[in-house]
Amino acid sequence: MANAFTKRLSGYAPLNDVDVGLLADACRNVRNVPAGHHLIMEGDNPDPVFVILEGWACGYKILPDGGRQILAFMLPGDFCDIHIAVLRAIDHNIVTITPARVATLPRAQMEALVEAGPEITRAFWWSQLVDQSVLRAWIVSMGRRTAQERIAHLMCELYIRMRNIGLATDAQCKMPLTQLVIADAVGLTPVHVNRVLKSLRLSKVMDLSFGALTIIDPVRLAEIAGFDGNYLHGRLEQAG
Amino acid sequence: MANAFTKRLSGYAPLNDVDVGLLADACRNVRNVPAGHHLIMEGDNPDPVFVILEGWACGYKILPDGGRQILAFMLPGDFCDIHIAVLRAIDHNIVTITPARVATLPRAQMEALVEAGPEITRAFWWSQLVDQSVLRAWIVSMGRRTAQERIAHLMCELYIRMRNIGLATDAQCKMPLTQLVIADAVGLTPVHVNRVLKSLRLSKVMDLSFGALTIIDPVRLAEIAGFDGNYLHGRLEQAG
DNA sequence: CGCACGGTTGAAGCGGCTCAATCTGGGTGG
DNA sequence: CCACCCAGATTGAGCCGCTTCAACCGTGCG
Repeated sequence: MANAFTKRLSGYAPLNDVDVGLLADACRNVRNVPAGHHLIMEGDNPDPVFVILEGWACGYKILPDGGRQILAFMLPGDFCDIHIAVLRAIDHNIVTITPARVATLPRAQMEALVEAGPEITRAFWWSQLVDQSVLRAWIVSMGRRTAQERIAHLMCELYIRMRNIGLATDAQCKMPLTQLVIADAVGLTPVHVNRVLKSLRLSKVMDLSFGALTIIDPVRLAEIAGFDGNYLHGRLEQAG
Repeated sequence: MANAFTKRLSGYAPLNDVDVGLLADACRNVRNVPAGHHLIMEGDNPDPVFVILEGWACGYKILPDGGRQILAFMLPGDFCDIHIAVLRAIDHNIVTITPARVATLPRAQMEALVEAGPEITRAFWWSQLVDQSVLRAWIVSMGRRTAQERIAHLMCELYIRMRNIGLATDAQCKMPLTQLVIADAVGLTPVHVNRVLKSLRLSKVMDLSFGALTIIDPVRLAEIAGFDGNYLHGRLEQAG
């Protein structure tokens, strides 16, 4: 009965079996989509809310000059866009990064869930707030951290999030991001991302290659990143 | 009965007189605080939620190296920290920028409000989502915009927000920010903020001085900033 | 085979930073 | 009333991190 979605939400509020059942049932409507498939485009008429069950996605915005800024990565269990269930406007795009299984919950069903139980509402609310903490952490990174620190911080965030949903081993996890995608996320050039990744590899801190992240020296990585995982409810040293 | 708080929330959901009464009543407990007063410090034991009734505040985070990154500006009617009403942890500081009148709502009262009416809950939720849109816009700025574009965008945002709460005239509003504060918000050096402000002044786009913003050429300003006010529910051209 | 995409590397340029000095206005003590 | 001080604004000179431009490589795939 449990899927990535109910698992993640269970971490946010004490859901009983009925709640979990309702949530799992809401995810009944599943679609398989390939990598690079747009779930939401700016200007679309928003209706259903998407939940990632398997795979990765990201939200991004295109600037007038053609540049792209990634705003968030969505991992299994994540809502793509609760906000459009309330706000009507869509102000950014969402695209899959890998092939993915996504559940579509019609707006009506979302409202039914909210009515159904206070714990579910609380879990939604909480999930939203964690997302917001992530956004804040990104702002700190982009505003005040060097290229190396930014990338290290992003890797810490993603590793911990993967670990929190049981998709990371001791010091490794999948990380299906091209250097271009990373560049668009941290506000750098792909070229420079390449150089930074190389330097982190050579200094035996971490290694990102072949679609996987290996953390070689977690302590040093966290130091470089200035990473404090409290906002994600997880620390780097507690790995495993 | 209406104050900045109820006014802002009324824009987000159709509140009836009872709702407005409840909200106004919740703001009964008011404190006057001087500029530079910390409402919340990292590590505090969170209890009450703060609402700004008059004046400006900002949330920020201090980095290991002593640098400061401002995460949000709070204007009259804004919640400082709904998130801590749900999450227990405090991961950043909140300080007043000007002398301010702030209402303190004990956590219990917040919960009572949420129970009291679906429209109030909806307004809170909505308010939260608008805040989130602002965070996303900041990320775009810090990641992909030049110094001039960033500052122009911040000024657009703050002007529209001021206008939305009736605190801006045709092309002017109070803007009680030192260049240091702006620098900490947009991720630049105070020195460089100074140069950019000068260039914007000389090119007759906008003028920020003596604690006030004057928009001289709104169209050009919006162009430079790449500003699309939809996320704030207001455009620059509709001023007045 | 050839193409496309992602990764890698080098060289040169520039936007924003650092360091440092000067200026201004408002507040304060004598 | 004046001397002083201090925070914020302003300006200049030199430097550096990151960008830009441009190549080249490896690999998967039609």
